[in-house]
Amino acid sequence: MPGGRLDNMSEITGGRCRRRRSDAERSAAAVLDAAVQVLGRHPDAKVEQVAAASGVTRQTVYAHYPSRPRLVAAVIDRITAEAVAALDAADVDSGTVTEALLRWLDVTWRLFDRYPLLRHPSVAAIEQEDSERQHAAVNERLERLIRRGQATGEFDDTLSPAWLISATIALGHAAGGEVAAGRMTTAQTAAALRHSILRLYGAREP
Amino acid sequence: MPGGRLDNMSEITGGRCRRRRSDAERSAAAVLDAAVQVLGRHPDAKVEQVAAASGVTRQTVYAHYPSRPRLVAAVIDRITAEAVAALDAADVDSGTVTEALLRWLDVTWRLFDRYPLLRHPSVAAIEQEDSERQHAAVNERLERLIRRGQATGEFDDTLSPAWLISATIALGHAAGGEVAAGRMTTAQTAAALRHSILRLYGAREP
DNA sequence: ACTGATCTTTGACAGGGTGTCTACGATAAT
DNA sequence: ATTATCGTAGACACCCTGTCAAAGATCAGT
Repeated sequence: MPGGRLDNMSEITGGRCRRRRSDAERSAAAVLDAAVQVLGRHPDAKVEQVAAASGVTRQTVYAHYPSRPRLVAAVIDRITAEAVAALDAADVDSGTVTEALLRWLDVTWRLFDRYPLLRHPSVAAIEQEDSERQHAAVNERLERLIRRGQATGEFDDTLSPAWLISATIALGHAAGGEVAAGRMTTAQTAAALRHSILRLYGAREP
Repeated sequence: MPGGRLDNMSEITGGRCRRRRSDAERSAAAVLDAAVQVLGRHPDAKVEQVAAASGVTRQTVYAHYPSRPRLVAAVIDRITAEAVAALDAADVDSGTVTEALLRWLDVTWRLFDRYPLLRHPSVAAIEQEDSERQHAAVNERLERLIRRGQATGEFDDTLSPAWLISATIALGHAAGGEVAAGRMTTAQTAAALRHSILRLYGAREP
């Protein structure tokens, strides 16, 4: 009986409940993996296609993820985790603030490129409202960066960090749109984005 | 027989065809008026609700606008016309470039406020791709502004006008999102937006 | 290995929205 | 007054989402 599984999870995993079956975990993982690929690249894909890609039935998908939006949320969470790992690997918290900012941009820009889902309207919407998510981990690093730069004096501190974060993401969306529409090359756009954001932050150096 | 109407339009309007009936025109206008109000404020409204608001049946709506997306497009076109009129009234082509830019921002910001549809994901998407529309009339005025400013030297000319337009719209969306999410007041956001865009354009004056 | 609970599959179903089609009555054009 | 056009009403197919129940397959515990 699909759906009743999550109830057990809320328990302390102890007590009289049998532990979760191994194939269930495998299925859930397979679904998520497939969803990352399918939905990540084709944000309008239907649940059926995700199921097919993961070698499972549609109902099984619903067994592990109660609704399509929550499946998308799970995908976003996973991509976010990937982003956090990449950001930590890129060492965004050290070096010149400007350099660190450019590294941050590089990492996130790559992800935007790999997962069109991130540029998708429906997700872009929940990204703004639902910013109290684990997703915030990526923004958090940017916020630290901005605060550090404003404290140092490398960045102007007239504009609030919160707004600068929103603005940064918005510019990223715009840049992705230009590339997707074929109006600019990836290189041009990346350069324009870097330049724009440095200006926006009031970075000291032409 | 609804639906066959548009076929006649493609004719040369001459020949043996009777001219369009007056109530048809009134219906189409009523539907569009209602759609501007309903869809403009509640972008997720269904065709049924638009029909109800215009005092017509759902099928009649489809008689004049073959699909929901094309109805939305018609709404956007009308709002755009409104915007163009407002921009012309605001005299965006004269005075200091910076002042003119601020007037442009003021006008468009007001429209963003009045019609949440403009901030809606689905529309924001087609706004980027389908920029070869009459919609371009608004951007055109901004482009003239930017070119003039860059020629004068009031604006930096490193970034291309096309990119600056996209960036401007993106920042507008971000600003609207902040207000909608209740994280900033309208006044704060408007100020931040003005400041951000002046910086982005490389305007000479703090 | 055996038992029993859990998981997957299969099939069917309801709900909501879009878009189409038909027949019929109402209305405007000539 | 005639006739083509238009609106209405009802029904319908389609697609996608989400749910439910029955039956079989699989894993966990003893």
